[in-house]
Amino acid sequence: MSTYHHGNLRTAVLKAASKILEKKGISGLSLRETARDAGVSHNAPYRHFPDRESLLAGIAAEGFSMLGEALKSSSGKAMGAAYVRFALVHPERFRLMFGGSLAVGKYPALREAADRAYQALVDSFRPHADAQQAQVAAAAAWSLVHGLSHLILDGHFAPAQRDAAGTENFVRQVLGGVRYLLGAQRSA
Amino acid sequence: MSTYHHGNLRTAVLKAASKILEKKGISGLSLRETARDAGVSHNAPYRHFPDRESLLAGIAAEGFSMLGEALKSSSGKAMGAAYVRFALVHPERFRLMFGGSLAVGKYPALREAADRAYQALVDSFRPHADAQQAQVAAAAAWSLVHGLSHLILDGHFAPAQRDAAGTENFVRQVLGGVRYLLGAQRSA
DNA sequence: ACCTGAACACCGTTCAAGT
DNA sequence: ACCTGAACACCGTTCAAGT
Repeated sequence: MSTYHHGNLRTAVLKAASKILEKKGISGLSLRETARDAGVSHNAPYRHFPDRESLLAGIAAEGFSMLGEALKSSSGKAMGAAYVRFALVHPERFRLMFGGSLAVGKYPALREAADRAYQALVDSFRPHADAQQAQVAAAAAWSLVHGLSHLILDGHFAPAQRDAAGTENFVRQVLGGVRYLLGAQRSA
Repeated sequence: MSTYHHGNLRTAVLKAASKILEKKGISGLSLRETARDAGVSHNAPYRHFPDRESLLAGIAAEGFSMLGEALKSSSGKAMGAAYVRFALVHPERFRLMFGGSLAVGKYPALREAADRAYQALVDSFRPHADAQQAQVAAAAAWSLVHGLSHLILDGHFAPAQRDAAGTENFVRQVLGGVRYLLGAQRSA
Protein backbone atom coordinates (compact mmCIF):
# COMPACT_ATOMS: atom_id res chain seq x y z
CA MET A 1 0.00 0.00 0.00
CA SER A 2 1.38 3.35 -1.06
CA THR A 3 1.54 6.38 1.20
CA TYR A 4 0.52 8.61 -1.67
CA HIS A 5 -2.42 10.72 -0.64
CA HIS A 6 -5.42 10.52 -2.91
CA GLY A 7 -8.33 12.84 -2.44
CA ASN A 8 -8.49 16.10 -0.58
CA LEU A 9 -5.20 16.58 1.19
CA ARG A 10 -6.07 20.15 2.08
CA THR A 11 -9.02 18.97 4.12
CA ALA A 12 -7.02 16.15 5.68
CA VAL A 13 -4.29 18.57 6.73
CA LEU A 14 -6.77 21.03 8.22
CA LYS A 15 -8.38 18.22 10.16
CA ALA A 16 -5.11 16.89 11.55
CA ALA A 17 -3.98 20.41 12.43
CA SER A 18 -7.26 21.18 14.22
CA LYS A 19 -6.82 18.12 16.35
CA ILE A 20 -3.29 19.08 17.35
CA LEU A 21 -4.38 22.65 17.98
CA GLU A 22 -7.02 21.51 20.45
CA LYS A 23 -4.55 19.37 22.31
CA LYS A 24 -1.39 21.47 22.34
CA GLY A 25 -2.42 25.02 21.58
CA ILE A 26 -1.12 27.33 18.89
CA SER A 27 2.55 27.26 19.76
CA GLY A 28 2.42 23.47 19.98
CA LEU A 29 1.09 23.13 16.47
CA SER A 30 3.82 22.27 14.00
CA LEU A 31 3.65 21.66 10.28
CA ARG A 32 5.79 18.57 10.58
CA GLU A 33 3.61 16.89 13.17
CA THR A 34 0.53 17.82 11.18
CA ALA A 35 2.01 16.14 8.12
CA ARG A 36 2.91 13.05 10.13
CA ASP A 37 -0.61 12.78 11.55
CA ALA A 38 -2.12 13.25 8.12
CA GLY A 39 0.12 10.45 6.87
CA VAL A 40 2.01 12.49 4.31
CA SER A 41 5.58 13.66 3.91
CA HIS A 42 6.66 16.73 5.83
CA ASN A 43 6.55 18.98 2.82
CA ALA A 44 3.36 17.76 1.21
CA PRO A 45 1.32 20.43 3.06
CA TYR A 46 3.27 23.08 1.19
CA ARG A 47 1.21 22.17 -1.88
CA HIS A 48 -1.77 23.77 -0.15
CA PHE A 49 -0.31 26.22 2.36
CA PRO A 50 2.71 28.35 1.49
CA ASP A 51 3.79 28.48 5.13
CA ARG A 52 2.77 27.70 8.67
CA GLU A 53 0.91 30.97 9.14
CA SER A 54 -1.27 30.23 6.13
CA LEU A 55 -2.25 26.93 7.67
CA LEU A 56 -3.19 28.76 10.86
CA ALA A 57 -5.20 31.21 8.77
CA GLY A 58 -7.05 28.28 7.21
CA ILE A 59 -8.01 26.89 10.59
CA ALA A 60 -9.07 30.34 11.76
CA ALA A 61 -11.25 30.82 8.69
CA GLU A 62 -13.02 27.55 9.48
CA GLY A 63 -13.52 28.90 12.99
CA PHE A 64 -15.21 32.07 11.77
CA SER A 65 -17.66 29.97 9.77
CA MET A 66 -18.36 27.84 12.81
CA LEU A 67 -18.90 30.96 14.90
CA GLY A 68 -21.25 32.38 12.29
CA GLU A 69 -23.28 29.16 12.39
CA ALA A 70 -23.37 29.19 16.17
CA LEU A 71 -24.77 32.74 16.24
CA LYS A 72 -27.17 32.48 13.32
CA SER A 73 -30.33 31.35 15.02
CA SER A 74 -30.28 33.53 18.13
CA SER A 75 -30.43 37.21 19.03
CA GLY A 76 -30.09 39.55 21.98
CA LYS A 77 -28.76 38.15 25.20
CA ALA A 78 -29.05 34.57 23.90
CA MET A 79 -26.71 35.48 21.07
CA GLY A 80 -24.20 36.85 23.52
CA ALA A 81 -24.38 33.66 25.54
CA ALA A 82 -23.91 31.62 22.35
CA TYR A 83 -20.79 33.65 21.53
CA VAL A 84 -19.25 32.95 24.92
CA ARG A 85 -20.24 29.30 24.67
CA PHE A 86 -18.46 29.01 21.35
CA ALA A 87 -15.29 30.39 22.92
CA LEU A 88 -15.49 27.98 25.83
CA VAL A 89 -16.14 24.95 23.63
CA HIS A 90 -13.33 25.81 21.21
CA PRO A 91 -10.84 27.67 23.37
CA GLU A 92 -7.72 27.16 21.29
CA ARG A 93 -9.47 27.88 18.04
CA PHE A 94 -10.95 31.02 19.55
CA ARG A 95 -7.51 32.14 20.66
CA LEU A 96 -6.14 31.44 17.23
CA MET A 97 -8.91 33.51 15.66
CA PHE A 98 -8.52 36.40 18.08
CA GLY A 99 -5.18 36.04 19.80
CA GLY A 100 -3.22 38.25 17.45
CA SER A 101 -0.88 35.48 16.31
CA LEU A 102 -2.41 36.01 12.93
CA ALA A 103 -2.18 39.15 10.82
CA VAL A 104 -5.85 39.21 9.81
CA GLY A 105 -5.13 41.84 7.20
CA LYS A 106 -2.86 39.48 5.29
CA TYR A 107 -5.60 36.95 4.55
CA PRO A 108 -8.58 38.35 2.64
CA ALA A 109 -10.56 35.13 3.13
CA LEU A 110 -10.07 35.51 6.87
CA ARG A 111 -11.11 39.12 6.89
CA GLU A 112 -14.27 38.29 4.94
CA ALA A 113 -15.17 35.39 7.20
CA ALA A 114 -14.73 37.59 10.25
CA ASP A 115 -16.74 40.42 8.71
CA ARG A 116 -19.59 38.05 7.90
CA ALA A 117 -19.78 36.88 11.50
CA TYR A 118 -19.77 40.50 12.69
CA GLN A 119 -22.45 41.48 10.21
CA ALA A 120 -24.82 38.98 11.81
CA LEU A 121 -24.42 40.93 15.04
CA VAL A 122 -24.94 44.33 13.44
CA ASP A 123 -28.07 43.06 11.70
CA SER A 124 -29.52 41.84 14.97
CA PHE A 125 -29.56 45.47 16.17
CA ARG A 126 -31.18 46.83 13.04
CA PRO A 127 -34.77 46.34 14.16
CA HIS A 128 -34.13 48.34 17.32
CA ALA A 129 -32.12 51.30 16.12
CA ASP A 130 -31.09 53.38 13.13
CA ALA A 131 -27.99 52.44 11.12
CA GLN A 132 -25.62 54.65 13.10
CA GLN A 133 -26.89 53.45 16.46
CA ALA A 134 -26.85 49.85 15.31
CA GLN A 135 -23.17 50.16 14.43
CA VAL A 136 -22.22 51.54 17.82
CA ALA A 137 -24.48 49.12 19.68
CA ALA A 138 -23.06 46.16 17.77
CA ALA A 139 -19.50 47.29 18.51
CA ALA A 140 -20.33 47.57 22.21
CA ALA A 141 -22.12 44.22 22.26
CA TRP A 142 -19.31 42.47 20.43
CA SER A 143 -16.73 44.03 22.74
CA LEU A 144 -18.67 42.91 25.78
CA VAL A 145 -19.11 39.25 24.83
CA HIS A 146 -15.65 39.10 23.29
CA GLY A 147 -13.94 40.45 26.36
CA LEU A 148 -16.00 38.24 28.62
CA SER A 149 -14.98 35.19 26.58
CA HIS A 150 -11.30 36.06 26.76
CA LEU A 151 -11.33 36.79 30.46
CA ILE A 152 -13.18 33.60 31.32
CA LEU A 153 -10.82 31.56 29.15
CA ASP A 154 -7.86 33.14 30.89
CA GLY A 155 -9.30 32.22 34.27
CA HIS A 156 -9.74 35.77 35.52
CA PHE A 157 -13.17 35.08 36.96
CA ALA A 158 -12.26 31.82 38.57
CA PRO A 159 -14.20 32.16 41.83
CA ALA A 160 -17.46 32.87 39.98
CA GLN A 161 -17.28 29.97 37.56
CA ARG A 162 -16.01 26.86 39.19
CA ASP A 163 -18.24 24.60 37.08
CA ALA A 164 -20.19 24.72 33.83
CA ALA A 165 -23.47 25.70 35.50
CA GLY A 166 -21.70 28.42 37.44
CA THR A 167 -20.23 29.76 34.23
CA GLU A 168 -23.57 29.89 32.41
CA ASN A 169 -25.02 31.71 35.36
CA PHE A 170 -22.11 34.11 35.56
CA VAL A 171 -22.35 34.96 31.88
CA ARG A 172 -26.04 35.72 32.26
CA GLN A 173 -25.32 37.98 35.22
CA VAL A 174 -22.60 39.91 33.46
CA LEU A 175 -24.64 40.39 30.28
CA GLY A 176 -27.48 41.64 32.44
CA GLY A 177 -25.13 43.74 34.58
CA VAL A 178 -24.63 46.22 31.79
CA ARG A 179 -27.30 48.40 33.32
CA TYR A 180 -25.15 49.06 36.37
CA LEU A 181 -22.61 50.69 34.08
CA LEU A 182 -24.94 53.53 33.19
CA GLY A 183 -25.37 54.84 36.69
CA ALA A 184 -21.66 54.74 37.29
CA GLN A 185 -20.96 56.54 34.04
CA ARG A 186 -23.46 59.26 34.76
CA SER A 187 -22.06 59.97 38.19
CA ALA A 188 -18.39 59.66 37.20
CA MET B 1 36.99 43.35 29.10
CA SER B 2 35.12 40.33 30.32
CA THR B 3 31.65 39.38 29.16
CA TYR B 4 30.75 38.34 32.66
CA HIS B 5 27.57 40.08 33.68
CA HIS B 6 27.77 42.03 36.89
CA GLY B 7 24.68 43.44 38.45
CA ASN B 8 21.11 42.57 37.85
CA LEU B 9 20.98 40.10 35.01
CA ARG B 10 17.34 39.38 35.63
CA THR B 11 16.45 42.97 34.89
CA ALA B 12 18.75 43.09 31.88
CA VAL B 13 17.16 39.95 30.44
CA LEU B 14 13.64 41.27 30.98
CA LYS B 15 14.59 44.50 29.27
CA ALA B 16 16.12 42.80 26.24
CA ALA B 17 13.18 40.44 25.98
CA SER B 18 10.67 43.28 26.14
CA LYS B 19 12.41 44.99 23.28
CA ILE B 20 12.30 41.86 21.12
CA LEU B 21 8.69 41.25 22.07
CA GLU B 22 7.69 44.70 20.85
CA LYS B 23 9.44 44.20 17.55
CA LYS B 24 8.70 40.56 16.71
CA GLY B 25 5.75 39.50 18.79
CA ILE B 26 5.46 36.58 21.16
CA SER B 27 6.31 33.80 18.73
CA GLY B 28 9.34 35.77 17.55
CA LEU B 29 10.76 36.06 21.04
CA SER B 30 13.48 33.48 21.68
CA LEU B 31 15.58 32.88 24.74
CA ARG B 32 18.71 32.66 22.66
CA GLU B 33 18.25 36.00 20.97
CA THR B 34 17.36 37.57 24.30
CA ALA B 35 20.61 36.27 25.75
CA ARG B 36 22.58 37.57 22.78
CA ASP B 37 21.03 41.03 23.08
CA ALA B 38 21.68 41.07 26.81
CA GLY B 39 25.31 40.21 26.08
CA VAL B 40 25.36 36.93 27.96
CA SER B 41 25.71 33.31 27.04
CA HIS B 42 22.66 31.46 25.79
CA ASN B 43 22.10 29.64 29.02
CA ALA B 44 22.79 32.41 31.48
CA PRO B 45 19.07 33.37 31.56
CA TYR B 46 18.34 29.94 33.03
CA ARG B 47 19.81 31.22 36.30
CA HIS B 48 16.72 33.44 36.62
CA PHE B 49 14.04 31.77 34.52
CA PRO B 50 13.63 27.99 34.49
CA ASP B 51 12.26 28.05 30.96
CA ARG B 52 10.98 30.27 28.18
CA GLU B 53 7.46 30.40 29.55
CA SER B 54 8.70 31.72 32.87
CA LEU B 55 10.44 34.54 31.06
CA LEU B 56 7.17 35.35 29.30
CA ALA B 57 5.43 35.27 32.67
CA GLY B 58 7.96 37.76 34.00
CA ILE B 59 7.30 40.18 31.16
CA ALA B 60 3.54 39.75 31.62
CA ALA B 61 3.82 40.48 35.34
CA GLU B 62 5.61 43.73 34.53
CA GLY B 63 2.75 44.47 32.17
CA PHE B 64 0.12 44.05 34.85
CA SER B 65 1.97 46.52 37.06
CA MET B 66 2.16 48.97 34.18
CA LEU B 67 -1.55 48.53 33.54
CA GLY B 68 -2.32 49.09 37.20
CA GLU B 69 -0.34 52.32 37.12
CA ALA B 70 -2.10 53.46 33.97
CA LEU B 71 -5.53 52.95 35.52
CA LYS B 72 -4.78 54.26 39.00
CA SER B 73 -5.63 57.90 38.65
CA SER B 74 -8.82 57.70 36.63
CA SER B 75 -12.35 56.33 36.97
CA GLY B 76 -15.51 55.74 34.97
CA LYS B 77 -15.34 56.22 31.25
CA ALA B 78 -11.87 57.79 31.48
CA MET B 79 -10.62 54.63 33.11
CA GLY B 80 -12.03 52.56 30.26
CA ALA B 81 -10.34 54.80 27.74
CA ALA B 82 -7.06 54.47 29.65
CA TYR B 83 -7.37 50.69 29.52
CA VAL B 84 -7.82 50.69 25.76
CA ARG B 85 -4.99 53.19 25.39
CA PHE B 86 -2.67 50.90 27.31
CA ALA B 87 -3.51 48.04 24.96
CA LEU B 88 -2.87 50.19 21.89
CA VAL B 89 0.43 51.57 23.21
CA HIS B 90 1.72 48.12 24.25
CA PRO B 91 0.00 45.76 21.82
CA GLU B 92 2.36 42.82 22.05
CA ARG B 93 2.64 43.02 25.79
CA PHE B 94 -1.11 43.18 26.06
CA ARG B 95 -1.42 40.09 23.88
CA LEU B 96 1.12 38.31 25.99
CA MET B 97 -0.78 39.22 29.13
CA PHE B 98 -4.14 38.19 27.72
CA GLY B 99 -3.53 36.04 24.66
CA GLY B 100 -3.68 32.71 26.41
CA SER B 101 -0.10 31.76 25.52
CA LEU B 102 0.47 31.82 29.24
CA ALA B 103 -1.14 29.57 31.81
CA VAL B 104 -1.91 32.29 34.33
CA GLY B 105 -2.70 29.71 36.97
CA LYS B 106 0.86 28.42 36.87
CA TYR B 107 2.40 31.67 38.05
CA PRO B 108 1.14 32.97 41.41
CA ALA B 109 2.95 36.28 40.98
CA LEU B 110 1.13 36.74 37.69
CA ARG B 111 -2.23 35.90 39.16
CA GLU B 112 -1.69 38.38 42.01
CA ALA B 113 -0.58 41.14 39.65
CA ALA B 114 -3.65 40.58 37.50
CA ASP B 115 -5.95 40.49 40.51
CA ARG B 116 -4.54 43.75 41.80
CA ALA B 117 -5.23 45.49 38.49
CA TYR B 118 -8.78 44.11 38.51
CA GLN B 119 -9.37 45.17 42.08
CA ALA B 120 -8.77 48.78 41.08
CA LEU B 121 -11.70 48.42 38.72
CA VAL B 122 -13.99 46.80 41.27
CA ASP B 123 -13.17 49.52 43.78
CA SER B 124 -14.09 52.22 41.31
CA PHE B 125 -17.65 50.87 41.33
CA ARG B 126 -17.92 50.67 45.09
CA PRO B 127 -19.17 54.23 45.63
CA HIS B 128 -22.05 53.63 43.22
CA ALA B 129 -23.32 50.20 44.18
CA ASP B 130 -23.38 47.51 46.84
CA ALA B 131 -20.70 44.82 46.88
CA GLN B 132 -22.64 42.34 44.76
CA GLN B 133 -23.58 44.92 42.14
CA ALA B 134 -20.05 46.28 42.10
CA GLN B 135 -18.72 42.82 41.27
CA VAL B 136 -21.07 42.32 38.36
CA ALA B 137 -20.61 45.87 37.12
CA ALA B 138 -16.84 45.56 37.27
CA ALA B 139 -16.96 42.28 35.36
CA ALA B 140 -19.12 43.87 32.68
CA ALA B 141 -16.93 46.95 32.49
CA TRP B 142 -13.77 44.93 32.29
CA SER B 143 -15.25 42.69 29.60
CA LEU B 144 -16.30 45.71 27.58
CA VAL B 145 -12.97 47.53 27.56
CA HIS B 146 -11.04 44.30 27.27
CA GLY B 147 -12.99 43.09 24.27
CA LEU B 148 -12.81 46.49 22.66
CA SER B 149 -9.03 46.53 23.09
CA HIS B 150 -8.65 43.10 21.52
CA LEU B 151 -10.93 43.82 18.59
CA ILE B 152 -9.26 47.12 17.79
CA LEU B 153 -5.82 45.51 18.00
CA ASP B 154 -6.94 42.78 15.64
CA GLY B 155 -8.16 45.36 13.16
CA HIS B 156 -11.81 44.40 13.29
CA PHE B 157 -13.01 47.98 13.42
CA ALA B 158 -10.69 49.24 10.71
CA PRO B 159 -13.06 51.62 8.93
CA ALA B 160 -13.88 53.48 12.16
CA GLN B 161 -10.31 54.01 13.32
CA ARG B 162 -8.03 54.89 10.48
CA ASP B 163 -5.97 57.25 12.62
CA ALA B 164 -5.25 57.91 16.29
CA ALA B 165 -7.88 60.65 16.61
CA GLY B 166 -10.44 58.40 14.94
CA THR B 167 -9.63 55.65 17.39
CA GLU B 168 -10.01 57.86 20.48
CA ASN B 169 -13.33 59.03 19.14
CA PHE B 170 -14.46 55.52 18.34
CA VAL B 171 -13.60 54.27 21.81
CA ARG B 172 -15.61 57.09 23.36
CA GLN B 173 -18.58 56.27 21.15
CA VAL B 174 -18.51 52.58 21.98
CA LEU B 175 -18.16 53.14 25.71
CA GLY B 176 -21.08 55.53 25.50
CA GLY B 177 -23.01 53.17 23.24
CA VAL B 178 -23.66 50.81 26.09
CA ARG B 179 -27.04 52.44 26.62
CA TYR B 180 -28.25 51.19 23.24
CA LEU B 181 -27.77 47.66 24.50
CA LEU B 182 -30.46 48.00 27.12
CA GLY B 183 -33.28 48.76 24.69
CA ALA B 184 -32.28 45.86 22.49
CA GLN B 185 -32.07 43.51 25.45
CA ARG B 186 -35.47 44.50 26.71
CA SER B 187 -37.16 43.96 23.37
CA ALA B 188 -35.25 40.78 22.48
C1' DA C 1 -0.17 16.83 -6.76
C1' DC C 2 2.10 14.16 -4.37
C1' DC C 3 6.66 11.39 -2.87
C1' DT C 4 11.71 10.71 -0.63
C1' DG C 5 15.62 12.48 1.28
C1' DA C 6 19.07 15.89 2.22
C1' DA C 7 20.23 20.27 3.80
C1' DC C 8 20.24 24.89 6.41
C1' DA C 9 19.68 27.92 10.10
C1' DC C 10 17.37 28.29 14.19
C1' DC C 11 15.35 26.85 18.56
C1' DG C 12 14.65 25.14 23.89
C1' DT C 13 16.85 22.49 26.99
C1' DT C 14 20.44 19.84 29.30
C1' DC C 15 25.00 18.65 30.17
C1' DA C 16 30.06 19.02 31.84
C1' DA C 17 33.62 21.74 33.35
C1' DG C 18 35.15 26.09 34.32
C1' DT C 19 35.79 31.05 37.25
C1' DA D 1 25.96 33.57 39.56
C1' DC D 2 27.86 33.63 35.77
C1' DC D 3 30.97 31.60 31.67
C1' DT D 4 32.20 28.35 27.33
C1' DG D 5 31.15 24.76 24.46
C1' DA D 6 29.01 20.54 23.06
C1' DA D 7 25.02 17.92 22.45
C1' DC D 8 20.04 16.45 21.50
C1' DA D 9 15.67 16.52 19.47
C1' DC D 10 12.79 19.42 17.15
C1' DC D 11 11.36 23.01 13.95
C1' DG D 12 10.18 25.89 9.23
C1' DT D 13 11.70 26.19 4.87
C1' DT D 14 14.05 25.11 0.56
C1' DC D 15 16.15 22.13 -2.53
C1' DA D 16 16.75 18.18 -6.13
C1' DA D 17 14.97 14.36 -8.25
C1' DG D 18 11.40 11.29 -8.52
C1' DT D 19 6.13 9.21 -9.95
